[in-house]
Amino acid sequence: MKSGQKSTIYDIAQKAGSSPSAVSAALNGKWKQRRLKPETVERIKRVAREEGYTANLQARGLRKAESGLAGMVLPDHENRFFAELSQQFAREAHARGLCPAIVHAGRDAEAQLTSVDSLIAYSVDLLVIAGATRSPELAQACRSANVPHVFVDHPCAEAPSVVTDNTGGASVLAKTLLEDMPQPEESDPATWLYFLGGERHLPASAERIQGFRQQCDAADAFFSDDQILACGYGSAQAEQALSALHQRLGRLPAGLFVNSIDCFEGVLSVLSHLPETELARSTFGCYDYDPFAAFSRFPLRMIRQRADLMVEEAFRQLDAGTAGPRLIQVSPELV
Amino acid sequence: MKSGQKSTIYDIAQKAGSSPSAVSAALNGKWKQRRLKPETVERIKRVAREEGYTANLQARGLRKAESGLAGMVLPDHENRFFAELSQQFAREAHARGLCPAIVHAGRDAEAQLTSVDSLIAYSVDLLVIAGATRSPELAQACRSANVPHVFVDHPCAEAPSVVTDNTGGASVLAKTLLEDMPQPEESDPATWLYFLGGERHLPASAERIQGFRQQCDAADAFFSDDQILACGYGSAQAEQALSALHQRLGRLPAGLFVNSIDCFEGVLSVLSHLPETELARSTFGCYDYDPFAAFSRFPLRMIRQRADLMVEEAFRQLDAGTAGPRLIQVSPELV
DNA sequence: AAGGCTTGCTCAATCGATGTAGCAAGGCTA
DNA sequence: TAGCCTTGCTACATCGATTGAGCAAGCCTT
Repeated sequence: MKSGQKSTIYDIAQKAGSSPSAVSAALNGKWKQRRLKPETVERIKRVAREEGYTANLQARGLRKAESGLAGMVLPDHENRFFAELSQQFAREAHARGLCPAIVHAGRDAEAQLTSVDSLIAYSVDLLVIAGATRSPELAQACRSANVPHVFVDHPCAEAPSVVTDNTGGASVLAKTLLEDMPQPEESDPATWLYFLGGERHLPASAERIQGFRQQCDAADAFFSDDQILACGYGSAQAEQALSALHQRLGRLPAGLFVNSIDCFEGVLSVLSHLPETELARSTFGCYDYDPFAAFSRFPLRMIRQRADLMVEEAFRQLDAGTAGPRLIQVSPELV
Repeated sequence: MKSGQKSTIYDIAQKAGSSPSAVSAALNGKWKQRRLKPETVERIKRVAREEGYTANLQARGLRKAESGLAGMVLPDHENRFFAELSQQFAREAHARGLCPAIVHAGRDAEAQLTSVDSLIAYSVDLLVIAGATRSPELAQACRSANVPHVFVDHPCAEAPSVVTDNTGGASVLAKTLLEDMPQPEESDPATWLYFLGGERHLPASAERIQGFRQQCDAADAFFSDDQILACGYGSAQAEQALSALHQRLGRLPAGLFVNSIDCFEGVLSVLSHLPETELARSTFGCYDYDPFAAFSRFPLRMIRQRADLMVEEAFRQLDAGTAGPRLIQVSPELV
């Protein structure tokens, strides 16, 4: 509350007529062990309050080799799922008395590594890494710095990881769509169920394609690899791919499984040019959730990833001190 | 890269056969001023690389009385606008070589103060505070710790603030809606334009109401205070308020100005129960933006706040060292 | 050959909080 | 009255990086 700079324990000690160690002990509740008189403690606390003292956490962190910071690395903030992850992360961090430091590092492997290094350099007490592009290096960095860490969304083969049950979720969605649409016929590609978006070689997409495939096979609805349109995650790419399909089929396909909310945006821009009647003949599903997509002009099944449960589970791993590889799957819900 | 703990400049110094000061100077590009031989610098750098050395930023921060951290306080992460703010904040922080630490503190004044104090205790080099509930205390805390700070979204009377031009944005939206709908008649409340959501006493709402009011007055379309339904920011409240209005009028009003995306969610759940024909008779606008809302079943005007420009402007203030009160308005765009 | 300048480095204090070791004063026992 | 314990506190080293001060060796000048 005074004039210029923040006060330190030395200032407090002087004004309270005692020593820095006494101040430290008094303010950290360690005064019983240090055998300070209750009156002394009271005096110190009063002075500290008057001076508006707050501990310099960098100094404390340096001394104790920890920081009180909980680090999280995210690819971006604009995606709803990641936003929910960070929200929940902040909640859990607070619950443990840690200050959440959330860094969005994009999807570039180098940038992610830089961010992780940077957080480690601040001696974060734990690290949650979401959507890692190249996880082994990141895990290595954490391990050599002795920082407890968990991967979320994209797993790491060498560390505890919490991921959505992609195969299961895709299965459920595909099954629902197949039930809602007429039985596909091999002879007419327009009656098939299509998978749109993502990239075959990325783990998440691969798993979803697997789940999709399983259900199609089970329903005798898989006829050709053409049903998988892994055009990437961008909305523009999805738009283009769907346009091309629409052109080729001469109509919309009977069923469409869209692999992400971004892709769904591309899908919507195609659909917005089409008449109501054409939409009515098709069934749509999206592997991702957005409350407004729920209000679209046609019925839409969505898979919602449980960011809340995933982060909870991640902290459970951290609390338990799990260090080796461990894969935990969290089931998403169908909306 | 070695076995156990992180290496320090002392370790590097020893292995390179020099002193800690030399290591520090070499690795920080200060070797010219400190007159180290280029070869020595090379040797030190090589050893540092081999050992996988990274500076302990807490120690550096303690010594230099700064941290390399850029702090941001947000009410939450799930709102699209705040997500964009944080995204842009992270970008700007990186561009300045700072590590973004984003803390979501909710809308509770106490929690926000705690978060600000905590960030200050880490010696953040700057602080951007978004959606402050009680700004004076927060500004006070920053000032007494000498931390450069800017308020965003909710202004502070004692510090530089960057806000959306709410009145202007609301004016534009209201004007557009009035142009798109038939001329309201005083005798028939169903032909009026209504304002839905927010709270009269909150600055942002008050300004938007003012802009709304201006345009209505200019178009001879303001007849009664009943046109302002400041029911709060929740989607459930908006849903209830709109239901009640629908009941009372016997139909949807001719025009509806929805004050936030959350409220709009509530509006959508009312609309989803109504037939297409009824929706077609009304004109809708929302003071907030969501890409999926853009694809709704009926035409919808939206105001998009320019989070990017706002954060840019905030950093411009920080760079300029503005300290006193200063209010900067950023115009939102009509979508 | 004494004095001064340059080059290339090292020493040691410092930032603020923590915690171990230990000191001084008083009380109690033998 | 010496020896020991308890109580209530202080001194000092420590964490790791930074930086002002300064030292030693070599060269140049006059």
